Amino acid sequence: MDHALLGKDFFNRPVVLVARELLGANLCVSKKKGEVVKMTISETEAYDGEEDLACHASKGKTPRNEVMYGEAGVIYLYLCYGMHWLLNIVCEREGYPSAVLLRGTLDVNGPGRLTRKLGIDGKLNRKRAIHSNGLWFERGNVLKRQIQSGPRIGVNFAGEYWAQKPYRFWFSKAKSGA
DNA sequence: ACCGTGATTGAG
DNA sequence: TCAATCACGGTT
Repeated sequence: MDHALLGKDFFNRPVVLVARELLGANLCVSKKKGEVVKMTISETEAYDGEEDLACHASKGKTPRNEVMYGEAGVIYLYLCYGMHWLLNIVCEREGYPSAVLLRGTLDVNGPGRLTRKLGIDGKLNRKRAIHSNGLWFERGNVLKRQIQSGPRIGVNFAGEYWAQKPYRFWFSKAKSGA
């Protein structure tokens, strides 16, 4: 039993809440020789159902986005612009398509760079985020940081309302003084 | 600012 | 069949 593991119960909640609460959690990846890399999540985005015009599910279920309709805590990986694997984690109840995009950690900025650095590609798509699959999430230390939110990146195609929704979350600087 | 790069998608 | 699109990143 791994008490620190973030499991289905954590992800089976409103996706915007999960996106915010993932800040400070650890993205854990098994490497060769049993080595484990743990990175503190610092930037996320929520994609919230078919009504969200920036969400891949905005036009209904397709072969690619079907995983978003499934069980919370499952990995959704897709190739963006022919080059970059983007890592998402499925949230909410089955049948409701949603996911959190991992955009950065304290060490790595950018969703494409993150997967590149960790050696993640489409092989983990549709797998559960658990230790035996080589990628999982653990509760992190509570950090003295402020969380900020704002519009998501690269979704201007979604129309003003959804493009402006403050569904992106990130750490600001550590609180100074006092 | 522009472009590489290729899966995905919806239209024809 | 096919062309537009695209949750990015690197370079000009």
